[in-house]
Amino acid sequence: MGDLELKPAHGAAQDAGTPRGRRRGGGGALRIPQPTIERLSTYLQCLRQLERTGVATASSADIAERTGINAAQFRKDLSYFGDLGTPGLGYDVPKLQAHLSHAMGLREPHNTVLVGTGNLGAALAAYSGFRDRGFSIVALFDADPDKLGQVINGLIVQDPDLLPKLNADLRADIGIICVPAASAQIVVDKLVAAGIRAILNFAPITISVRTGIIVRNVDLTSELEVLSYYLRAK
Amino acid sequence: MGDLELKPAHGAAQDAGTPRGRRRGGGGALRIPQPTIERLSTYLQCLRQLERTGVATASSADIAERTGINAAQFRKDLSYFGDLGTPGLGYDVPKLQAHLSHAMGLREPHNTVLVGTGNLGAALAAYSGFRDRGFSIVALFDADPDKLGQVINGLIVQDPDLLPKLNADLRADIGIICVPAASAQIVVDKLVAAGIRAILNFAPITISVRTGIIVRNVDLTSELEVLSYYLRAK
DNA sequence: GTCTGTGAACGAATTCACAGCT
DNA sequence: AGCTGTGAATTCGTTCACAGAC
Repeated sequence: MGDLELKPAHGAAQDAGTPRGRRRGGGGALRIPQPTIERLSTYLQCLRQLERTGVATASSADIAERTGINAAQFRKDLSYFGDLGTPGLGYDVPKLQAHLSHAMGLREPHNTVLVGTGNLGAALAAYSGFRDRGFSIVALFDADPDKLGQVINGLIVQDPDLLPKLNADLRADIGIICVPAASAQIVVDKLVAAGIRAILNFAPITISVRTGIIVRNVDLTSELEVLSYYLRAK
Repeated sequence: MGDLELKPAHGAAQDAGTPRGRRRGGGGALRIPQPTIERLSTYLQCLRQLERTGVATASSADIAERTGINAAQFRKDLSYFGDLGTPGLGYDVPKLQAHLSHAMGLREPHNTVLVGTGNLGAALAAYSGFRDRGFSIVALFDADPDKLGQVINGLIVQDPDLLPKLNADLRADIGIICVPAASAQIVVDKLVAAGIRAILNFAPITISVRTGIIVRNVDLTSELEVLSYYLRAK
């Protein structure tokens, strides 16, 4: 009671507690369903590829064929963002790509910090795909004294206790957690104290954050367990 | 036309085309919603931890508090599997854990093969969490001649063309794809040809599989993009 | 009194189907 | 004719609320 309202964050992305969500800020743009946001990223992936191939125009049916997402679904998803297509013709690929990128906040790059430089953490730190899409990892942290000072992909592994101090300069808004389950909550608290507002959590445990902090969980073993379910009984 | 019915697999897990899904096989056990299956894995995570801590019994409210999932949701999810709790008391933790493990097909271990031993692939190959939970990676593949013969975590990196031959012995049913987007579909086809029935795809592209093959996509950049969306406008 | 299991109510998301623009 | 944008219909999932078990 009265200790600042912590909440276990379940589900893909959870802003731990927007009341029951009607509109945003002062404006009035209506709330967009989370499944739509997730598909947007898929559309972008597809559009970037079409752009690379030099395709100028695509219909909702074209996109549907390439992504496996229903064409009506695609059009409905886009309708949240205004009239982006041309009846009889389809969508201008580069224009749509730019528009969606903007809508997703991908116009300017995001700085991220990563905590936990074990196998997975080190691999992500070295993964170029993040930077290519505008997510730069700008600092690495690990509580293990053996790892401190180690250099991975040009970044020095530092003490997580330095997070608040260092992030005052770095201004990262996303934190990636790759520590064991047992230390995940401690790390979460340090990230939040450092001003991090969004967390990508790879630790296989439910973490708690205060209202306004966004959490997304990726549990790799869980993914395999779901596959196992669909494999069973045969 | 007529080339054996390929389908882009969108969404978390997709058995590419069960008609419109009423019941399964001959039995009659009713279809369980995919969100339920995904939460089951979360419950298991929680139950294993409770078990380690020596907690013998937990109510749906206890689980709700720990996982952030609504208590009624938990009870409804479990109700698909029969009466597992005791009114007035709650759930027997070890018993429920065992029952859910069984229901998810986690009773005996699964063999998996991993294709693509770049940063991410190598990290997953070395990750002990998979084996601990019954998913053993039993073979590694990479088309890059420089990587062939390399040893990672005790396994030799082999040519993906050997997949069908080798998997005749290995009998893996799950394949993990960690190759670049450009080669993902080729790898998918080789995995399926080798008898793999479920795929965990880390390549940021939509892959196509024939009916009956289960695909789950994990797109790490997409996860960051979704966070970006919720960070924008502030 | 406590807590489960579940029908019923509700709410959310997908898909249909068509009016209207090019 | 071709394709978008969208209200209406449908399907699906969640939450409520309570009867019944302990």
